[in-house]
Amino acid sequence: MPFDAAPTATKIDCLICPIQSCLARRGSSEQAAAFGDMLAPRIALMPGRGALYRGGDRLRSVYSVRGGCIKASTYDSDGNERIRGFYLPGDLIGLDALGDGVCLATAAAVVPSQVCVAPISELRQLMSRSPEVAQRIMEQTSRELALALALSGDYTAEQRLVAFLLQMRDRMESGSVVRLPMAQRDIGSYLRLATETVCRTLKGLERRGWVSLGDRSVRILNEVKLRQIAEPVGLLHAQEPVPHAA
Amino acid sequence: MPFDAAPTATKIDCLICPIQSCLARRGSSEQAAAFGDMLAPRIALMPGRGALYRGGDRLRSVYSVRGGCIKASTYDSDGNERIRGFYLPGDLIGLDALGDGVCLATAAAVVPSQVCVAPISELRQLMSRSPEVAQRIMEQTSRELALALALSGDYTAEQRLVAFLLQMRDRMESGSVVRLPMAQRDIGSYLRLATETVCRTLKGLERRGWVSLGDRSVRILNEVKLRQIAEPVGLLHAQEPVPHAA
DNA sequence: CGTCACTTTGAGGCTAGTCAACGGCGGTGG
DNA sequence: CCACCGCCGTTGACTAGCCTCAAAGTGACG
Repeated sequence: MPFDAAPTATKIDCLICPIQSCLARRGSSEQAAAFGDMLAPRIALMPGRGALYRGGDRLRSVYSVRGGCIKASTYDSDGNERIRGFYLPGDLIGLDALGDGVCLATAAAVVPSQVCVAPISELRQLMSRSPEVAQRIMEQTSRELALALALSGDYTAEQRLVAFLLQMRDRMESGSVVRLPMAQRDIGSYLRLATETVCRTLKGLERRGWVSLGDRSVRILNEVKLRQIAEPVGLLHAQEPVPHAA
Repeated sequence: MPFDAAPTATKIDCLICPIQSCLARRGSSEQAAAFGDMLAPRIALMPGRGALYRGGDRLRSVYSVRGGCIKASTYDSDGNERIRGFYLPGDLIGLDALGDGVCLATAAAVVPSQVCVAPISELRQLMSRSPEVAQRIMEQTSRELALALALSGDYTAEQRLVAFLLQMRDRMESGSVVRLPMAQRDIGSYLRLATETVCRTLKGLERRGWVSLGDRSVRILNEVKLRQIAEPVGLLHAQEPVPHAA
């Protein structure tokens, strides 16, 4: 199967790709680029066709999303899916296995997607050599933590959904139109909302003129208002406002 | 102010204490014990008397709880407290600063408490020397992560409260009577419940005979039933039950 | 003995979940 | 080609769980 350009036309700077580390080692850039491109162990994933890996698997690699959208899920004792995160081009998946090698979640495609493979051993070397790579990984890890923390608060459906929209907008640098590749059911699973609530809340935002809805996309019309709604979700003020006493 | 024995009579094995590392270095155990005890930089904390540290502070030490109970909180933009965790004797606080040195939460006493100081530099050395200490820190970190993950699910008030009770019971090895040093308001803040809901839910458990309530303590009468209620909260099944296709 | 924080109980309301039904769309197979 | 099916999005009606507000009881402590 040929690997065409990613569906999203955005340029992906794939810092972690083994190709890049090959490039770094070989020095000659253009030759290596062509060479690396041929060697690149990419994987194509189709939604509903099985997972990239499953929770509990021992991973020897992490993956870099090249195109599409990957979801990470866990399952409760009744088999209900709970989506833990969405990964877009440029994101790394499988980082939860960096500790003991065992991943927590199951990773599967939301839309037709491609990922690049990055052996953990190689990644560790790369991290120790390149502060840029280490930095990138730290950033993503801390972003995931912040997201989980924000999600754990008791916010209204509207607050969670708007925060999600704005966050997706920031991650894909995509002007005012946010493409949401996943189904509303998936958004609900991630945000702990019923799909009907996701739909109704979106419609409510549209009715009030903050956004306009398209086919799996949302155009942001009143960003100020949206930021205002989502503001309590994003930031954590860790300081106690008034110290009780000395 | 004298440092009496911790209110809880349980023996605290304080692996992380600087005293211990002194002991390890000096060798002579009983002499060092007395000596270390005098040098021990312990801190007494009273509830409502200010925090051990505040969110955003740059910490040069972490702390080991010796007696009492410490809460870690963040505050939203309106100044409302949100408790992120409770720490009991033997637990470490301030581990969130191990990364970049800056802590996320504010730590304050729930009841009169004592903590020991462990300079981060010394702790790092200790971790690299002693796999026991490193192990202990990993354990606590991963437990905190698991708790945060469990809390982020959408469970009923009863499920969250029962899970909290059982978890407190397991952390203090205290037979069937669980002492809850914190106010119901604090429990509610931690579990995202109104204090009225905490009270009513506890009363409901008592009415059905699963527990009996005392003064800031809960006697567990029907553990089987309670475990049954809390079961969905605890475990994450990461495997997809039925693979869609090959 | 008064104050204050905490707990308890009741009444009412709101958010979001559940259940049900329908239209649109894409794929599949006759 | 069209009929059928399943998934997705949409909408309405109803319900349940929990929050809010209010008020009263309890215990600790100065």
